[in-house]
Amino acid sequence: MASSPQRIDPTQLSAYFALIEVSSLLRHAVEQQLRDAGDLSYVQFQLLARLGASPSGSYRMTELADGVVYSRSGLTYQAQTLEQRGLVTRSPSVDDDRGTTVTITAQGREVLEQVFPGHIALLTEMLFEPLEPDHVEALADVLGRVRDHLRAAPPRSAAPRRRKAT
Amino acid sequence: MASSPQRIDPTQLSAYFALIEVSSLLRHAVEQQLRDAGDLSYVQFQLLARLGASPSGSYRMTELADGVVYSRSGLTYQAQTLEQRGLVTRSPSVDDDRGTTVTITAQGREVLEQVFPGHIALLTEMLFEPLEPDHVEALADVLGRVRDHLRAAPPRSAAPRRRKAT
DNA sequence: TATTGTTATACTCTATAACTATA
DNA sequence: TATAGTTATAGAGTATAACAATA
Repeated sequence: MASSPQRIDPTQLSAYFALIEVSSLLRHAVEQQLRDAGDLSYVQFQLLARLGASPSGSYRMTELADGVVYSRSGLTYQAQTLEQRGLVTRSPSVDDDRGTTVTITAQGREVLEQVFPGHIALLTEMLFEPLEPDHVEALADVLGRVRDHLRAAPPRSAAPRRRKAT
Repeated sequence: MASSPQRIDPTQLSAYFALIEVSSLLRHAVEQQLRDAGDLSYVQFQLLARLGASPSGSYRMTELADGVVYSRSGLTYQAQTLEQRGLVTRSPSVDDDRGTTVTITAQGREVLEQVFPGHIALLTEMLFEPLEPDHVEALADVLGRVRDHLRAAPPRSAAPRRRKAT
């Protein structure tokens, strides 16, 4: 594959390094905040937040997994955990008896609200404080491009979950 | 704690979301590539890469941990793993008998070289392909600011567990 | 047959606390 | 006393494969 040695220039390198360092530090701090404020892992928070943002408060397992890049069993594990804590319910889907519909509970929304302010505060403090409005805009623009690119063209390494080899 | 409800605007929100999504996808893909190409976790790669970039090929445990945000025991664990694979050696530090000096081996450098091309290729493909030079520059600039900010002012949540003010 | 989701299981990684030994 | 690092250990998370039920 890598027969022609590709190269990246110094600017690219520093962009990459900064991206890694910033996202790592941010992620770490956010995980701690979520843990402290609501005993949630980052993934659990993402799942809850998605459900909370849904008009119906529900998603099917598969939909819920989308974008959170998961093995199905991993999602089942988290859904179980959240259900045991009473933050979501799971019930058979109406339209497809194979499916499971996950719904956020009132208690789930409570936890979400309990966690949000600190989350926002942390982002403000860590990510946005040193940035001017046009920096933020540039960041959203550039990373938005990358995100769209990644969504459109998943790299070869990201297997599309379907596997029928022997 | 958060008595005054902070808010973030839509641009900030989309910057944050894009950052999370991009870094997650990138990280995931990179981890897979490193695993496939050299049976390395991302953390192990970072440690090796650091050692490889050091003039002496060595660091003390504590120095090595810096920035990779670790518990000391976690670093010990990884260092052990790498040592067992013959990618690094550990020996008592010369200047301080309490210390341990970690040094990358020839075999460690081999693995690094074995992994680099694919790593670069993946970055090029996933991160840089959709970006113009000034996008990259903007990214490096903005994230560089954030990184400097984070380095300068660790958030309250980041307990200064192992370092005191230097 | 393909798809949805669960279960069983094994493994990696991380964190806390207790411990050893040097400074 | 404080610091460097290791060890013991426990827990969370993830992935793979086998499986059951439904489409």
